[in-house]
Amino acid sequence: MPELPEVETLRLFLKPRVTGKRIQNVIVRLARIIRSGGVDSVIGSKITGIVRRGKHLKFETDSESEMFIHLRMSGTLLWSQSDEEPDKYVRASVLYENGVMHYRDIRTLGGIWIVNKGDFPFHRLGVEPLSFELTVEYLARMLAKRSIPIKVALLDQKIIAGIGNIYASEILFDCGINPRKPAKNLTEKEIERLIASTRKVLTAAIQSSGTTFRDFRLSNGKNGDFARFLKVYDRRDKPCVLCGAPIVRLVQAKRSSYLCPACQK
DNA sequence: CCAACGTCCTGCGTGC
DNA sequence: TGCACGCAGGACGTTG
Repeated sequence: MPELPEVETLRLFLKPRVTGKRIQNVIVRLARIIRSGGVDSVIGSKITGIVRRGKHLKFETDSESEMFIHLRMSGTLLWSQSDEEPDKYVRASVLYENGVMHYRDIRTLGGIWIVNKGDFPFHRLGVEPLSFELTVEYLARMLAKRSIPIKVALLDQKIIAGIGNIYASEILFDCGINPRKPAKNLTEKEIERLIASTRKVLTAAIQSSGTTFRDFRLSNGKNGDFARFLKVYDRRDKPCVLCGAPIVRLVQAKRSSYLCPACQK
């Protein structure tokens, strides 16, 4: 499930390849994957940059339109320089002068939005976790009066943009906070630790090219390397790397959470 | 304002 | 071996 580190990994791979290149054509293989706008308005335009915001990628162009991609659960972007017909899960293909970018999505929950410049509702998203906007003051204000568990709050993109289910568990393990703790009950010290762990875990994951788990795959067809550094996610009943106690799985907001009950209070 | 739940979607693991 | 079922969960809309 692509989260901030996976999306950033794709951006870093694609940016030098498509910047300055013209979109020659877009082949739409599953119509409903184009969630807004029409591909005609970007065909013929040149990519001027790729920006990531949370889990969104924005492909900026020299025309009046720009293209947003959100991978949701099972999407990825594959870079290809052959004419070979892609597999059946490729829902759209963007043809550049120097290669093809395939949007591949098994479960088709993700999509592509084509909008007029500036029209994408980014204002709904919370702060970038790796920016200076994420401060103790900001997070304390956003968590105040929130009775939801801190794990569920970390998944709320209106608070912090980019954290998904895997990294939420990893971050809380790293700072020793129990995922069940009501968000509003975190002390200032805990919020400080939470922010430090958020930066640490996400940065390390980016440096490992993200986590490959189930569907996710990198643009070059290889796997991200961070899966082997996961300390709690998908490790139910396995020993905690710190104390040896068995890792516990619980369900919060219909999603799996993992924790060490001895290390996370 | 906040919280909880249904919805979308397909592959895969589980149990019989 | 085959089949039915439920799970995986990100974001958004609806309901309370």
